[in-house]
Order: sequence, then structure tokens, then C-alpha cells
Amino acid sequence: MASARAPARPLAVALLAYDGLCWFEFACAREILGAAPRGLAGPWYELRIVGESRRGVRIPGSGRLPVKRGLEALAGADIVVVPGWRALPVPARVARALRAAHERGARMVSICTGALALAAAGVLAARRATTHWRDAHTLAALDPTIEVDEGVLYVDDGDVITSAGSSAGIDMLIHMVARDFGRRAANAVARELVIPAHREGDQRQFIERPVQAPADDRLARVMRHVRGNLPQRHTVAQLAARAAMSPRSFYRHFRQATGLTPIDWVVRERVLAARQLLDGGQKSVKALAQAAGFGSPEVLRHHFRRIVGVSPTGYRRAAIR
DNA sequence: TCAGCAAGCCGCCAAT
DNA sequence: ATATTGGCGGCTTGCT
Repeated sequence: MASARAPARPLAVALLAYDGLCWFEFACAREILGAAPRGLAGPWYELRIVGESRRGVRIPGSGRLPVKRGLEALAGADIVVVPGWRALPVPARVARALRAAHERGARMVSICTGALALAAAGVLAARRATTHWRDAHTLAALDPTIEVDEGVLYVDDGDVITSAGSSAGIDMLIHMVARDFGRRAANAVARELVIPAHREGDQRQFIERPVQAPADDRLARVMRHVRGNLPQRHTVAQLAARAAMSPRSFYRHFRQATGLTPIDWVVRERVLAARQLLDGGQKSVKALAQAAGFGSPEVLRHHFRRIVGVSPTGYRRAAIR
């Protein structure tokens, strides 16, 4: 789970490059997987850029990126990472190479529309997966056996990991680092990138939904109310009444819209508020707990740790440096 | 860390 | 016929 023991040897990662790839996602993967964060001992990934062809790939808007290795280099990889795939159809040779790598046992990882390439290779058959929301239907059309979940940031299905739009790829990569080299390593990466060390390290397989305002405005109203009155106590019965629904129906609609249970969502909102307060500086943990609606500092600490992965004070320290 | 107890979660089913 | 609703009850979770 979260605190993985570091593997004895480095993990060979093949990062796929091809004409018209999403440069941002490619760069993120190269940045995160290319070198261990400063000060971290032990093995790391061994990154190889693998070109669709050895002629190098065109970078949208600016010249060519030379690559030394062609598709045959997928053969030695423990992990294959496919950044956003712009052009359909996916060339058969690429699909074949990806499929072969997976059958050999390589972990297949996609960012954004990279999932389309994995689907074309048959890697996602009968699996749960995600991609950029705009292409969710394309993914489903490519292979109807895929259970496309467009509400999540990433889906970790063990030997196949898919992630949603660009920035979700970063979350996914940090999650993967935690899985392969432990939470410390993931935190170190996050610090290096100057992003808060969160979202990684939860044992559940896919958790975070970019919670959007649900179409049902009865729910939206309730959510707005809770956000505006976090310090108050909120029970499902109260929230349901506010939405003019029975608790049972409220629960169902809420779950349907957000992927979270009502109370779990409330708790996450509270943690989010606590985080924002911490980012804003000062305030004792006790005052923070009160402002965010936690009954006591203990409860705050408990949930904060569970969801963010570090203690409130640890988070503050990480935020300051 | 722990126990007791209230609340939450959710499968199931009948009613609408 | 099918979809939605909401009550029941039991198991789980988590607060104090």
C-alpha cells in the first residue's frame, strides 16, 4: 500500500514519444520520473524515451525532439508511460508493441488521452479506466468492455494505471511514486515541484473526484450551504431536509453526483478549509479545528492525516519551506 | 488506546 | 413495463 518498500533495483520506465504528443504531459513524466528528488537515497526509475520512430518526434510548435530508441526498446521496460495521444487511429505497430509489453508483464500507464492508445492495444479490455473527460465517450467507443469512469483523477488497477486530463497525470505519477518507493519519496517529489503533498498515498484505488456543481440544483444548494456554514454540525437528516428529499434519496443522489457519501464529502470540505487556513498562516490547530467545523483538534488531526497524508503541523512546515 | 452508543451507510423491497 | 422513491433494518464507522 502507501509505504512501499523500495525495490532493490531501479525500475525501467519507457516514456513513449510520438508526433503530436502532448508536450506538457510528456514533460511532466520526464521531470518526475527522470531523476530522483534531491536528497532521496535508494533506487529510482530509469527513464528511457522511446520514439514511435527513431527519426525523432515533432514537437508541436517547435522543432524536433531527437530520440535514440525506437519501439523495440519497450521490450525491456518494467513500466510504459503513454502521454496524451492526439491522433487517432493509433498506428498498428504502436498498438502491437504496447500489447506485447503488457503481455510480457509491464505496467501500463497513461496520462489523459494516452488511454486511447492503451485501449487500441487491447490493454484496457474489461478494466476500469479513465481519460480526459472530453474523450471519455471515445474511449468507451473504442472498446465497450472498458468501464470508463470520467469522474476520477486516476484509476490504479494494479498493472494498469490511467489518469484524467493533464494535471491529474501529476497526481497519478506522485501516487505511483508512493506505490513504488514509498510516501517519503512521493512527498519529496511534491516538494520539489512545489505542489502540496496531498492526494497521494490513500489505499483506496481511486478517490478524488473533481467535484463539480451537480446538475441537480437541490444538491448544489445544499453543498453551497455546507460550504458557507462549515463550523455548524451537519447531519444527513438535516441536509436531506434542506434538499427536500428523504435521507435515503438524498444519500443516493449525492452519491450519484459526487461519488462520495454525504458525510465523507463534508469531512473533505472541512479538511480543505483547514488546509486553506494553514496556507494562510498562523492560527493554532485548535482554532483551526473550530473554524473548519471539527469537534476537536484530535478529530481534525485524524481526518487531515487520513486525507492529506501528513499532520496539520507537518503540512504547515512543508508549505513554508 | 478504548468502550459505548449514536450516526451513517447501503442492500433490499414495496409503493408510486 | 420500467424507473424512482423512501422506509426498514442490520452492519459498520467514528465521535466523545
